[in-house]
Amino acid sequence: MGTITKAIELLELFSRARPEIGLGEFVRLTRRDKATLHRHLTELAQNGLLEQCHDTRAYRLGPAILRLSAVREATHPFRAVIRPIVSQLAEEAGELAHASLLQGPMLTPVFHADPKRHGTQVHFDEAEMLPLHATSSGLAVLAYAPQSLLDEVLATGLPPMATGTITDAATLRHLIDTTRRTGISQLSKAFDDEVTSQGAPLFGPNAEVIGAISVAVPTSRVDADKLDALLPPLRRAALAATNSLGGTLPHMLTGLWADAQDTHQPQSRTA
Amino acid sequence: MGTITKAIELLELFSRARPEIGLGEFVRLTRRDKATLHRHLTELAQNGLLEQCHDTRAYRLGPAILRLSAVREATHPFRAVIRPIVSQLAEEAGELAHASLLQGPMLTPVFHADPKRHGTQVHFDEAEMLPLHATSSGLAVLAYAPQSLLDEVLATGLPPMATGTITDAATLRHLIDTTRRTGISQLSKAFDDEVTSQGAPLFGPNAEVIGAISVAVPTSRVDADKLDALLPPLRRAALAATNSLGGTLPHMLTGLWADAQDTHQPQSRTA
DNA sequence: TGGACTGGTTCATTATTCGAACCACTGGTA
DNA sequence: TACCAGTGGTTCGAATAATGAACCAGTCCA
Repeated sequence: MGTITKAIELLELFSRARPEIGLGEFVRLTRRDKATLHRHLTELAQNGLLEQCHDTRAYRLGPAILRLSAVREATHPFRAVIRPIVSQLAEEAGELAHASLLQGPMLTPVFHADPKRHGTQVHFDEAEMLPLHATSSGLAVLAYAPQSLLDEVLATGLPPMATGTITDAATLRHLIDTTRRTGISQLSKAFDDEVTSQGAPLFGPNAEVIGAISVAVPTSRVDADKLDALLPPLRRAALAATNSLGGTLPHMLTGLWADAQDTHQPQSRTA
Repeated sequence: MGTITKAIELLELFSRARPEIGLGEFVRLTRRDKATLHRHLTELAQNGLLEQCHDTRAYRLGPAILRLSAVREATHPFRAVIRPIVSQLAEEAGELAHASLLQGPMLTPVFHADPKRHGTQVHFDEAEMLPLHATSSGLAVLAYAPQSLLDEVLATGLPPMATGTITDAATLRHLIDTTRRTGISQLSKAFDDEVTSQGAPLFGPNAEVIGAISVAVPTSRVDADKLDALLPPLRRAALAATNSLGGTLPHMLTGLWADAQDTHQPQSRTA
């Protein structure tokens, strides 16, 4: 493993639950040598990717990250494009909706919207990566990704996250086939026992899958009619997002999603 | 220079004007070896800090950056805190206002607001770093930073950016002294020939300077009265930001800025 | 066919990273 | 007072990973 990867892994240790990490905690988390870690941490801090609290000496993510994300959004405004689409989807569905981007064998959440129309809500943490095998977004991505991605996911194992998590390859393949038939994935109790979700893939300029958009419903509030009702808005949102991002649908989907093209064109389509 | 720094420098090459960079262009920009660069780039891409356009093979900033900035904002919400304060300042001043964070010997812009009340506007690019010696924000920071920061800036030289840029150490020291007397810095034609700006420092929990907030006015529209009128809103905004961030003013400023404490308390003060 | 561009790869050399052991400081406690 | 258990940080010989000249392969154009 290269030094760069090691350094980036240090950054990935931060999360909402772990916003500051001291040298000792890094040692425990990574089982690497303290001296090496210290050198890496100071180098990251010198470059602004980390900053050090002067009294506790603990490290946290630094200001450089803000600027980099500003550059990325200024030049490739995924977040700005996806925001109105996800918001409208959440509004139409009356449930939490979110979009995420494929990053290696995981998904990076980018934006979520929650209409908060019900007492119970699905909790969504935009600061945590999502596994491909345990989320409807991930399933949607796997259904349209190269075979190599599925191989990679299977190679790293299918860790259980909730009572309904897919943990064997055969079931996962079967669900992927099902997803391909409709263009929409569905999972229940796979990531969280209280959540059922449906996902649709997003595509880039060469019809390659780049991420997914999905709706998450508390299991207690789910029935077949409700899930069916979510399909058209979800398809429309996914198509609008793909279009707005300059992407194109793969051939296998253009027919399946034909209904999303014309009727009830959402405002965000032209954004 | 360590490998980590080299890799991060590659990320810093991206800007609004240069959103995608190919291998050859990296070679030209950095004068490093192509093989080394290629290894660094692929390693960054594997970890999601970069992503590669599949047809042009050029690299751009990757989705991991979005997640990292989400974590940082979720746990240390500088941007969310500063946004209403800067917006209100811009509104009160009728001119462009912005906030930035100290990062090594430069400033990282974090947020800017432009009321667009006039035909002429100051252009502000949130995706470009700001030099300390050529901006009022930088001057405000230098006035309250440890001596070592000024030494570092002087050591790296004072490159001219516009006709009025401070290029000699004596003048810079003099301006820093002036800034310390009022708590507000002022510069004209230092970064851009068309811009005059005033800046105020922001402080962290131990009264250490962490960044600055400032107002930029087109030189054509500047006069002494206007500049004087901007002082109270600027002081109030800087104080409100420092407070909201959990920071404290250094002793030398508590007296100078006493007027900002009470009168005409801005709404964002309590945000 | 050759030249001038891309991006990407190889492998012997060399410089950088590594890590056990070390220091310095703080707070708690016999 | 001495000791221990924690912090964070530093040193230097040994081991490893980074380096870069030369190379390959593809594309475009004359």
